Formats: sequence, structure tokens, C-alpha cells
Amino acid sequence: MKNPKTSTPKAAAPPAAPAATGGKPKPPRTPTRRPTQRDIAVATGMSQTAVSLVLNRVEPCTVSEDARQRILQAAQRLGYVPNRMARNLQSARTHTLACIVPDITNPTYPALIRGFQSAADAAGYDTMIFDTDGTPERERRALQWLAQGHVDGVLATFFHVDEAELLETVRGGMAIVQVVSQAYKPSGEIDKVYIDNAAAAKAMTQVLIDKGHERIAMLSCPMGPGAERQRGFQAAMRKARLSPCFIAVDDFTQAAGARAMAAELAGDFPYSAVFAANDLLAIGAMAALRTAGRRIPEDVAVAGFDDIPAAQLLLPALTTVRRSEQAMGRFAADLLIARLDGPDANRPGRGFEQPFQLVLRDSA
Amino acid sequence: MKNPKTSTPKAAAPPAAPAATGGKPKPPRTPTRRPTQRDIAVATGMSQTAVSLVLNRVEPCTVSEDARQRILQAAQRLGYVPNRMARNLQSARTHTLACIVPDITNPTYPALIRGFQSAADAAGYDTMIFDTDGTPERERRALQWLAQGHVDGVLATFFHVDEAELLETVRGGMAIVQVVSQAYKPSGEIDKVYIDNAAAAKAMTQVLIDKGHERIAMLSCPMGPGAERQRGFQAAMRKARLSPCFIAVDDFTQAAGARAMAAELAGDFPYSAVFAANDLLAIGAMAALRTAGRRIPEDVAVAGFDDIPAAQLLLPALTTVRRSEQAMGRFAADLLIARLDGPDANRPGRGFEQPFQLVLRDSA
DNA sequence: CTGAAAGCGCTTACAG
DNA sequence: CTGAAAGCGCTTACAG
Repeated sequence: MKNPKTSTPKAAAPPAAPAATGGKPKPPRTPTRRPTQRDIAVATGMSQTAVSLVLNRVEPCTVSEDARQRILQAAQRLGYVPNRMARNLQSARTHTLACIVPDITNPTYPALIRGFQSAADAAGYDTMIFDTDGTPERERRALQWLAQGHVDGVLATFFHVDEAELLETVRGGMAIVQVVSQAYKPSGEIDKVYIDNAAAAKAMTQVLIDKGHERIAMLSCPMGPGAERQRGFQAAMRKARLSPCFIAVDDFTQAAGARAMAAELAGDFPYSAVFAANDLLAIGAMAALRTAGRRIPEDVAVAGFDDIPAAQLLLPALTTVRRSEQAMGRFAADLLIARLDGPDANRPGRGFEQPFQLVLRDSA
Repeated sequence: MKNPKTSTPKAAAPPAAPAATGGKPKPPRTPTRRPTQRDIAVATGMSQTAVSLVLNRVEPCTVSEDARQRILQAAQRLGYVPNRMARNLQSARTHTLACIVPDITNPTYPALIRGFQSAADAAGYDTMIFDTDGTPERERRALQWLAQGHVDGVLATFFHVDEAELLETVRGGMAIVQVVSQAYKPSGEIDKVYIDNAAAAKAMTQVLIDKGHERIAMLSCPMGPGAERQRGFQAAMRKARLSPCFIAVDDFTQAAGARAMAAELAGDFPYSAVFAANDLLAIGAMAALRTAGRRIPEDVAVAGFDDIPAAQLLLPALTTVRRSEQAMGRFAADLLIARLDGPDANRPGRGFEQPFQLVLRDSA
């Protein structure tokens, strides 16, 4: 929270700075080398090959039952855990998927990640989460990171990196699904999941127009899905012969929304409705409106986009666009897994449109 | 959101089920083998050793300037990116840290992760995030995962796994920092970061008592930090000669809070104040109270714990306990990095207490 | 049924 | 200044 004005914090703070307590210099943790297959081989008198075969349950099992048991017991006794780095190097597979998102503190992404991770888990894949901050620099770091071979597949939501750059950097057999903002033409290279952001924004704008609003401003940023949402807004406004206005923000956060709205409210503010490009912006806008003494929705109606959990908790509850991020995450993970584990049945380059719904509450 | 009662969703859903568009069967993506150091060696006529030396900028550089340039150019031209798996295997270092949390959709954890990741990034470490769901099964999966050597260090928030089990599973040189709920006695093995949950809960309870409340219920679950918070609540109540009552929940989510409160409200509900063990529970409780027609705070006061972003957006805004999760994440990451990169100057087993503050708003 | 051997791509002594 | 060699821990043909 960067908006202390609306809160009434009262410090009752105990120990201020973190201070160490205790810490008698014990001997360092047993630097016991992790047992390897070789250790098990030595312990059982079998070859390391046999150990590998048994531990990986290679079918048909060509190792005698007696030997199998001895090996399994030794593995148990020594606390053997396979070294994934070695396995990864050898097999050129990491059994790990990545989920690249712009901002983990925007509640819409944890939902996506949850869905992704649950499907990945079920298929035996670990999940790595990479937060790009929505900046070009960090998106390119994510790209570099992908190129290093940490994962077998990735679900990526980029604001700045495009398909060409993605393909150029991540050569080789990585499975990719991209979250995009509109129905791209099939590229033959990368699977896409998306909702029709322009259509959703257009529909929401139409709702505002139908309620009689004529001076509507969109609070937005042309990054990421913002561009398409602006397009939809413009289309609806033009169709109704109204002039679309924009209040620019530099980020999709609550703070950015509050800042931009406060600046706008300081001047002449002719709008009867504000359509924010996402819920965090809408929440920031609502805070600024309230600070400026405007009633919602009587003086100014507000609509958002995403339906994050907080949207329905606000007073007035926020009118917004819902999509099922969790389902989308699960869907994308399943797509990746099918490509990696499947009989290569599916070819990339497809587009998968996901549904959205308008959620009409009290703020508009 | 699992609480459709308070919302007014209205479907305007376009294409229902995800349907594939396009996808002409192009030739599969160039399965170009990623170039290796060996490829660069062959291309330049140098040895693979020399390539490794140059690319890793080993000081002092024992390779002639001319050779260096040729190697660097070839690397550039071929698009060489080091294979991290190979490097990891060889060096037994992954340059990756893990952040294990119970629930990424609880906004308090993304804040922790953000702080952690920013510090890790700055030091050149990647971050893996593991969501345990707060269940014993998935916490043990996290443990297994740690044992496989994916990371050099970890910040772990466990509800069920204790220090002994952690140490037993994760042998060898992994750096560990645990988020715990109270000042453990220094163990000589694992660094701990914590706030004094009991003191915080006691202070918040005292605030409620000072406001004249006598029948106060704590909405809680004895898992994780819940136990300590209950302890603090009990201490304050006992000290005031009031009897502490509990409303049990099975999870730290909004849905669980709403469910438990609704059940309680269906019967005789003698409480004038509810202290929820975290903000999500408090938000759920507020929804249930509102549904039951109780005014907040006039009929029932509500207090929470965490100060998640939504807390100050509610009406009435939520009285709660704030801690700086972001600072804590950053602090923990720095601790790990110091242990991994540092001159081994610090010994584990220390405890680092973090501050908290009471944030008094309108809900109590 | 079993083991010796090659190799995944890299780092790091070590010998010229 | 440079390269041959060993080895990280594993998987997987291949030969007995």
C-alpha cells in the first residue's frame, strides 16, 4: 500500500531494526556429500548401471529381484535422492515449466499461476515463476534465462517482447504458450491463449453508454493488453458518435491509477464515467475520486477489468470484466504438457480463445 | 472469488469453450541444437578449455587477446548461451534461490516474494517459487524437491514441516532461512526471521478490550502463525479476566472465514468483536456479517492480521496488524546470499525479529 | 541377467 | 599462453 492517506496507521512497534538473537558457533551442518548412485553401487556390490536401472524402474526390469531389493534398501538407507542437475544434463529435459508474468502482486496473476501450477504438478512438472515487472529490461532477462535451458516449456505473458524475438532467443525444442491480447494470425510457431480484449472493452463501454454516459474517459496504458482494450473502447465510442478520451498511466498499478486520476481531478474534470484498463487502476481511481469528494457512481461511474478478488469487496463493488485466469493457467499448462509428453500429436501455432463475462456491480 | 452472492455477474460471454483457430502444419521449429563451447572451439580452432576460460572471464586471463576476440565473436555469431544444467552439475551450484510459500493467492506472500526476488536478482540469483497450499503433503513435496538440488538456498514458510525434518531432508550445504511465528531458541542450524505474532495478537486484542469489548471471538486455525496468534489473544483476554472464545476455520482463506462465520451466525452469536487470524479470514467474516444483517463496527467489530492491500479498501476499512513482508523477503534473500557468496562470515542458527505495527482503521 | 563404456556440456586443476 | 584430461552424477545403447 502506497496510499497512507486513507489509512490511520498507529505505530505500536516493538523491536525496530532486525536484531540477531543467539547463535552459538556450533560445528557447521554435516557437509555430508549427498549419496550418489555410485555410493549405492559400492554398498551393494552392483554396478552403477544396475542402480540406475532399478531406481528408474526401467521396463522390462532386467535386474534380478534379489539385486533389486538390495539396491532399493541401500538407496533407502543412504537417503539417496537423485541429482536433478545430472539427470537434466543427460536427458536434456528438466521436467520443469516456467510461468512468466508481469507482476505477481497483481492478483490476477497468482490466479493464473495457481491454475498453471496445479496442472503442472499433476503431470509431474515443477513450476518456476518469473516476474518481469512489465519492463523491457526484465522481459529480456527472462528471455536470456529461458535460453539457458532451465525449463522444458513456458507460459509467457510479455508486454514488450514479441513472438519473433521470443523465437529467435529460445531456439531448440522449447514448448511455448503465449498469453496475448487478441487473436493473432496463426504463426505456425507458438500456441496462443487469449481473450478478445477489444471485444470485452467494447462491450463494457457499451454498457456505460447505455447507462447514458457521454463523457467517458479511459484510464489506461498502451502496454500489454492495454492497447487492445483502448481499441475496443474507441470502437464503441466512435460507433456511438462520442469522442473517446484517455487518461494516461505509466503502469497497471493502484498507485499509478490514483496518481493519474488525482492529477486529472486537479484540473477541469468533465467525465461522468471512467473505464480503467484493469481493476488495480480502477481501485486507485476510486480512491482518488473519493479523496476529491466525488461520489461513486452518482458523480462518476467507474468500471475495471479483471475481476480480481478485491473488486467485489469494494464499496461500491466494482463493475468489471471477468475472465477465468485459473482455468487459463490450467489450460496452458495442459497444452505444454501434451506437447512435451504426448505422441507429438499437436502442432503449435494455434490460437485458443477464452471466454470473458461482464460483471455488473454497483460502481457503474 | 467463491462468493457469488455479493456479486451481480451477468454473462455476456462470447465464444464459450476454448476453440483452436488456424494452425497450418508448417515444418516444426528448427530443432537447431544449441551451440556448445565445443562448437565455438571447432569454429575458432581453439580448444574447448580456452573457450570456457574466455567466456567465463577467468582472471587473470591467460588467453591471448587475439584468441579472445575470435572466441567472443564466434560465440556471438553462433548465439552461444551457456547450458546452465551442465554448469550446475559441474559446479554444484545452481545460482538459484527458492521461495516456498503456503498460498500465492494470499496477497501477503506475493509481497514477500517481490522483496525476495528483487534482492536475489540484484545478486545474480534466479528465484523459484513453490506453492505448498499449506498442506502437509505438498510441504513434503517441497522438501523432496529441495533435496534434489534445484537451488542453492531457500526461504521457507512451512505450516507443518518443522526444523528437524527440514534439516534431515535437506542435507549438505543448502542455505536456509525459515519464516517462523515466534522467537525460537537458536538452533545452531537454521536462520529464522519472524515477527512476534503472540505479542502482536495480544496488542490487537488489548485494543479491542480497551474499546470496551468483552465478548471477543478469535476466528482462527491453529496452523502456521495461527497458533501463536491464538496464544497472544488468550493472554490478553486472560489478563483482562475475559474468557477467550474461538471460531475454528480450516484454512486461511476468505471462503473459509465466510463459511465459519455464517455457521456461527446461524446460531446464537454473543460476540461484539471478532479478531481474525488474518485479513482474508476477516474479509470473509465481514461478508458473512453483512449478509446476516450485522453492522460493522456498530454491531460487531472486526480486526484482521497482515494488512494486505485490500484491507484499506474495504468499507469499513479493516483494522489490522501490519508487517513489512517485502522488507522481510529482501532481508531473507540478503541473508542467504551473504551465506552463499560471503566469506562465510556468518553462522546460521540466528533469529531475526522483524517489527510490526497496529493499523487502526474503522472496522473496530 | 549384468557391467563396462560413452557421453550430456561444462569447470578446473595440471602439464606442456 | 595453450590444450589434453579428469570429472560433476546421471542415462542409455551395447556387449557379454
